Amino acid sequence: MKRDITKEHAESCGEKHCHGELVHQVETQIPVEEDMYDLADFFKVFGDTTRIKILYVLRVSEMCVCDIADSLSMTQSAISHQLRVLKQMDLVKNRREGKTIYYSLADDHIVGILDMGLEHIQE
Amino acid sequence: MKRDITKEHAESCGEKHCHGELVHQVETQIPVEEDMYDLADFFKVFGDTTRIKILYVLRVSEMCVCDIADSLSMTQSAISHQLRVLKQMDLVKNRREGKTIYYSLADDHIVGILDMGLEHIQE
DNA sequence: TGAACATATGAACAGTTATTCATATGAATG
DNA sequence: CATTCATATGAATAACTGTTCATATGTTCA
Repeated sequence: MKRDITKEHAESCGEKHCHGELVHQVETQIPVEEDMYDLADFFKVFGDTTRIKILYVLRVSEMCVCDIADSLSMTQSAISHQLRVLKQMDLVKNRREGKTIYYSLADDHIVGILDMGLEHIQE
Repeated sequence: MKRDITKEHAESCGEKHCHGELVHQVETQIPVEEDMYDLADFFKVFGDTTRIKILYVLRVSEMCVCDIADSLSMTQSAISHQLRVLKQMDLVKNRREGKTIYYSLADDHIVGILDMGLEHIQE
């Protein structure tokens, strides 16, 4: 059972140091709830090693599922599941050529995001 | 039980369409395993709504734990746990002032990452 | 020093997620 | 049209993650 949310200002800390105006200011300055939710979902996709690897592999070249699996020494099924996630988020696209389906990055912009992350890490 | 990984080239698809050279090329062009692992960990931190909210809240102003909790109508404990994660990843820093501990963004650069994500979403 | 306050932390629980296994779909080819 | 090949998918399982609750730490002030 959730506590009465509207009372939390008074509960969690006295008015001695809590800055009511500041808290109110926040409400008007942060993105809308839904955007932040979507944003978390967006980053969640990058939060898995397998998906990161797939994206870097696809940076080298367009590639079929089987080649990706080989490159990463992983199961075709595991790769396929993750490609679906990447596709849903519009990070990769695919095209069919006979039996084979080739995947590629949806956008060069994607690699930019990855590399920016790398920069931050390597500081 | 894992299958013999070294055999996977031969197993998963015949040599008819699989591009052995390409797969080899990938091995030399993608970042080292450890970097990709760290990268996933980095993005994982952004992959949670609560942490995203905290970061945006802190963009408005330096703030104590209790104010953050109030702003987001969440438990002090929940916020504290997430602040620890953010701190471990060097996304926030803190300073003590008496009983109160003020948190702030470790780096303006952080907001850049968030906003870039927002852009991608709002396309 | 003891009471009040702000924050941190550990254990437990619930919800989520990635992989595996088995199997289905869908296309080419003899 | 039956077989083979490439990929997709559903269910099950194991591991991980976020919140809660209870409590600990550490600071101030009377």
